[in-house]
Amino acid sequence: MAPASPRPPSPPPPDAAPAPGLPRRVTLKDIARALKVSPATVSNAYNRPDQLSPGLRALILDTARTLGYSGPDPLASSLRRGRAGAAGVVYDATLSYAFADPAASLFLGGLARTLEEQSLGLLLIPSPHTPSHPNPASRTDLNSAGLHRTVPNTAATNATETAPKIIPAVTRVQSASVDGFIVYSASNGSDLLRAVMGRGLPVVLVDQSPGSGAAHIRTAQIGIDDAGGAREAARHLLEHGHCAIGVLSLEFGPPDRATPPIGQPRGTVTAAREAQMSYHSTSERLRAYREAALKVDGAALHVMEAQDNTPQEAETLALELLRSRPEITALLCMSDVLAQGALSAARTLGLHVPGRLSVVGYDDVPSSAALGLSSVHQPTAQKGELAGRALLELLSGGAARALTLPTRLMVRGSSG
Amino acid sequence: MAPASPRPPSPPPPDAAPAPGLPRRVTLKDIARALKVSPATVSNAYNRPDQLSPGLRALILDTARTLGYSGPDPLASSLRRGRAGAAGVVYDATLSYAFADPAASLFLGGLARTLEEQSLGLLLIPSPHTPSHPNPASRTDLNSAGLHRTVPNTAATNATETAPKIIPAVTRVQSASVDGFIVYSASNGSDLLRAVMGRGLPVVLVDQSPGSGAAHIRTAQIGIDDAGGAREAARHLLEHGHCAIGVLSLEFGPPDRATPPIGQPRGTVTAAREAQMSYHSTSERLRAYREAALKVDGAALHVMEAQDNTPQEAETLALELLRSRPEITALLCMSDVLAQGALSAARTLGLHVPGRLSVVGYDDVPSSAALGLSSVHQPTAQKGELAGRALLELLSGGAARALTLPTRLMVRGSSG
DNA sequence: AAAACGATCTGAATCGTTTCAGATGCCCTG
DNA sequence: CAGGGCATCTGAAACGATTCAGATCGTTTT
Repeated sequence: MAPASPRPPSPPPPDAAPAPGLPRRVTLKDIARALKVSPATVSNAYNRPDQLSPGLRALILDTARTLGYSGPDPLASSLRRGRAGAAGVVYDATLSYAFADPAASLFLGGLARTLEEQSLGLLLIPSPHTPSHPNPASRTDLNSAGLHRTVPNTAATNATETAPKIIPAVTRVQSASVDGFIVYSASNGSDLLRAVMGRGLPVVLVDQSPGSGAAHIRTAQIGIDDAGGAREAARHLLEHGHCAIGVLSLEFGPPDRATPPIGQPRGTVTAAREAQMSYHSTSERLRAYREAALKVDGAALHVMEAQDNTPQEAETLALELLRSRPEITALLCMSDVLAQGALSAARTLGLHVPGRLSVVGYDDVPSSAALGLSSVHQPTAQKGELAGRALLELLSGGAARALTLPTRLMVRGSSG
Repeated sequence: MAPASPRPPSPPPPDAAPAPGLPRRVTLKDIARALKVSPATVSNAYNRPDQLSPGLRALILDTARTLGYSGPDPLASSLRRGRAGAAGVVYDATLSYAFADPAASLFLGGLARTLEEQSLGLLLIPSPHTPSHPNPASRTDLNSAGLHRTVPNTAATNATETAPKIIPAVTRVQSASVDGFIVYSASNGSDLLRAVMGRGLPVVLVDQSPGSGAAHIRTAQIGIDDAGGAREAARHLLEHGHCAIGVLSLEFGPPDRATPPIGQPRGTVTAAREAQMSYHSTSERLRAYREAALKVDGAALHVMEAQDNTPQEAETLALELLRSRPEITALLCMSDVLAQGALSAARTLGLHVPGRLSVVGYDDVPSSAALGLSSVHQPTAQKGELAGRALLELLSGGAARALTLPTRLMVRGSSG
């Protein structure tokens, strides 16, 4: 046995009660002391079973249980090891929508499955659509070089202030204990993206414009052939003779508080608004829709921008669009969620699908097959897996790289 | 200005290069040294702007940026503060399904929204359905008192071993840097649940049997009126004259590797299997279905257990069931996801809904309204919010408590 | 029997912050 | 002008673990 011959401890060790009041947390050191053993040994009992005798190890583990010690504190361990054991997942969207979108769920599923292999956790950092610029609750220090760090205005810095306690996503990015980030479709040049880059950790950019990375950051990119799929969808409709086509677009960029089109119906797209386009996928898809339409004489696109990726929003917009432009015979939707809303609108208006109205979605989420919705398929779950894999590679010193996954149109009953 | 009169540093400070090779990480101490200021002051610059002069603060922040310091390390900060800044969310299900289920997504959305208020992150800890008992990849030390800690078998402990690198959920629970846990429907008495309790952190149990908490743990419970909703659904069908009713049940418990019913069609429920019932919601709902049926003369229930909560699984089971028991005129499904599969099966068999077959789901996820699916509504998102709220309360010293949310049947076109 | 060895165990440094109880000046009151 | 009060800043002790270079001591090897 060990030199000092550690004996089993008395079960509930009073142990020279230091402070009678507080039941101080049990630490590794405590159980080392109880056993008159070095902390190193206790640590080894947990992390390197081969470094000590089985007997002593059993004794240590037993004692730990007796004293109510549930193993090394993950935080301390992470700090010492220099490894947080988690990846931050950043959404540039309200979480309600993030979770409500089946495509996002699929992506996350794939991602989690991969990261899990290396015992990496997923730390979700969704972003409620906080305005990019003004923020009453905290101040973003934008000195010369750009965004630095958001610091809560604790006290006297700003006199008149009783702001709501909304903690901006930027702050959460800055204070996330993670080894790297996965950014899922952030608007280009957003503060959020800057904050992520600012952390200096490896980053995987998903569905983002190529070249959004910063120079000194280890970055990988995963995307899909947005334009290809969109083109296929548009051509499909055009080839079937549709000339007046409505487009239900995803958001162009962060909400425009400066010049909201007043008097106009919701979702109307103005040139000013279009100039704010900052989501890569949206931009690509819209461009492809238009290019396809341009090749057909007399074809016209009528674009509306959905603020939210929800069926409700889509239904509202579709109703508006179909009523004001009765000549429209087909709808191109940038997501299946939107397409679903479009189908509801058709039902409401009594328009037969696909007889009177064709509808094509995007993403091809599983439920779309059941609904008979034509849609552009993208390998969403696989995208998640690859994003995870990419992060793992970056973390283990791998080189940056970019991947583009294929898309293809699935023609079903909702179009013709 | 400060006594030592700190001056702006030379931008890229060579600073007595200690080791030429490694670009050591910049720490708070570094920037303190560069400015000849106490580390405390630098820390204050970030955390307590009111504790130093605006001038010095600006100088510090500037220097930090120049040196490439992106703010205090969250890990170290968490350790020192004794607050991890995240809540662990434990699923007792494969993540693919977890994310694929819209109900789970809704729940998570609500949860995240609430936790976000206090700047708490969500650390996802899904559990691939690892067998509860044998696990080749690691060893669970089950000495006298029950589960202790899973320790990787690093070396010589066990000779013949080249196990796949699957890290069990139990380990991930034990090494998660969190302030508390939310357990979303874990099977009663599972290792996972034990591991969570073992951490000694506050826990919110969702959809779990009352009394699953441990004595010394701060625990809250959130659930729904599972039985009430199920009863309503069953009665609804019975009142419409349905006598032979099929039931598509969620899983009873962890997969049974010991005595899988051989030769029987998949999903068949044996007494042995039924004895393994360990999911609270499933148990309650099934019980309520049966009690309702018992009150009607001649009513018969035909139960099948879905291994996975997926439309595919449900479709398979429903086809099997409807073919072997043509007398069945209605299906009670324990989730909308299952109900959706049932609808597909009906379509495949050419059975008109609701003319020839009635279908009732459970959960009432948003898309069910669109599908015209009758379903038992539960306030899923709210459940998430309340779970979050409960955890926040526990964290701030609040008392344990239990909440049960109401359910109610939404009758739509799929039943009659 | 000396030397080399392997198995066990230990001491002390370190990870990067935060915090608390002061020091230090400075201005203002009485 | 002494003393109180305020605004700033600092030193040093935690926080809870991991790790690495030994120390120690029976066992083999030569």
